[in-house]
Parts: sequence; C-alpha cells; structure tokens
Amino acid sequence: MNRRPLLRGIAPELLLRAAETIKLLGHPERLKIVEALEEEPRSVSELCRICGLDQPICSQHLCRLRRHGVVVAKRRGQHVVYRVVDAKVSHILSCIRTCDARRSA
Amino acid sequence: MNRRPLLRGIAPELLLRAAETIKLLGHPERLKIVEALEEEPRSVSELCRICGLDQPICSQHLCRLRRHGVVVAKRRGQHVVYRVVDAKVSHILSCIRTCDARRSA
DNA sequence: AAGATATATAGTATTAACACTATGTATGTT
DNA sequence: AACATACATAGTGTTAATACTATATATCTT
Repeated sequence: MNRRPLLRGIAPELLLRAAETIKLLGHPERLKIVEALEEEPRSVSELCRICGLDQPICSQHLCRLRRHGVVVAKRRGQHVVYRVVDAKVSHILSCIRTCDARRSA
Repeated sequence: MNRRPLLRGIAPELLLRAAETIKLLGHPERLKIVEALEEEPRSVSELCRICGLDQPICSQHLCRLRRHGVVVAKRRGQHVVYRVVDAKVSHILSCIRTCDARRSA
C-alpha cells in the first residue's frame, strides 16, 4: 500500500481513468444521452428521439460509453436497451444539477 | 421562467456550458492542475513542479481554464497566482474522490 | 423466404486538441 | 541599463474527435 498521493485528491493510479470518464461526459450529446439513461434504461431509438440525434451518431456515442464501461447494452427483441452502470457518472450528474440550481452554470 | 426541461436534469440552456466545463476537467494534466489549485492558490512555477509539467504546457492549460472562468489569475510580483473560482469544479472533484474511495474508478 | 424495423459499423472529410519549440513580455535585481 | 526570473503566446506538426453517408447485421412480421 504505497498510497502516498502527491495531492490530497484522486489517487494517481485512478486519475487517468477518471479523466477518461469525465471526458466522455464532456460532450453535449453524450451528456444528454447519459442523463436520459439515468432516468431510466432506454433503447437507441428512444434516445435518438429524446436527444434529437441521428441514429448512427447516437449509436456511436453509445459505443464509446459502452467501451468505457459507463453504460451496458442488453438486447430486448428488436431493441437494444442501454443503462448506466458507472456510479461515478450519476454522482457527477447530480453534482452538476445541484450547482446549476444554486447559481447559473 | 419557461424552464420545462425535457429531461429532469440539467437545464437545456446550461447543458452546453456544463459540457464545456466538464470537458476541461476531462484531461489528466488539467485534472491534476485543478486539484492542486483546489488545495490552495498556486503560482505557475509551483504547478509545473507539482504536476511535472513543462511551463508552456502548464500555461496553456491554465489559459484554457481561465478563458472558461474555471480559474482566475492574479499577478503577485514576478509570480502569477491562480485559484479556482468555479464552485461546480470543486464539487465534481470531491465527487470523483468519493466514488474512488468507494470502489476503484 | 421476403420485407420491415432497429441497431451497429465502415469509410471519410473536417475540425479541434495536444505537445513542443521558439520567442515575446513583464517584473525584479544588480 | 543589463540581466535574470516568471509567465504568456505564436507557430507548427501530429493525433484524436466528430459528423456524415453508406452499408451490414439482427430481429421480427407476413
């Protein structure tokens, strides 16, 4: 256990990965998608409609989120339903909402 | 007050800006910088040393953070001291830390 | 099996991010 | 004024992100 962080903060081993996760949220469309998924699991077509995205664009973003382990996919008949599995993401979202409520972004 | 968010979440008017802010944190070096600044205000040379960055790289990141209003700069003799002014940032950071402590990133 | 719907992926062009080198500017020191 | 230190910015090459079009795959319906 040689955990002696240079900074009080995020453990160095996790910093790179944390930055990656955050980076994924740092995109308007992905932020919308993740928000919609945080409400409840949804299919790609639902997400397209809700977020106003073309299907390939939406799938592309979902693919990135999936590869990084932020969401998981599960086929349900013709549809593929996605849901958020990374707890960090939900926390960050609610964090942003709180801050927004307090003062404008 | 026509705030009727499509999603329960972040107000649409703020979503773009929120994504920008998050994007800025979604970079390992900037994340380090912001963490260091969150501990206490620091000069550029301190940040270079702490984060292990070349000075131009560090200044470049600080410039972006400054342009977006995440940090502010104040000259103090030869040195320029930066500090975090965006409350959202501190919240997101502590959020990540909490999540990290709970389970690995 | 044929066609429709839902999703994924390939290919590609455009743009933005990033790191790096060199140089400019401001403050302080002698 | 000359020099050193601290910081900012310009210029540039490279890589990654993004959006878009076209197409492939999988499931369902008939």
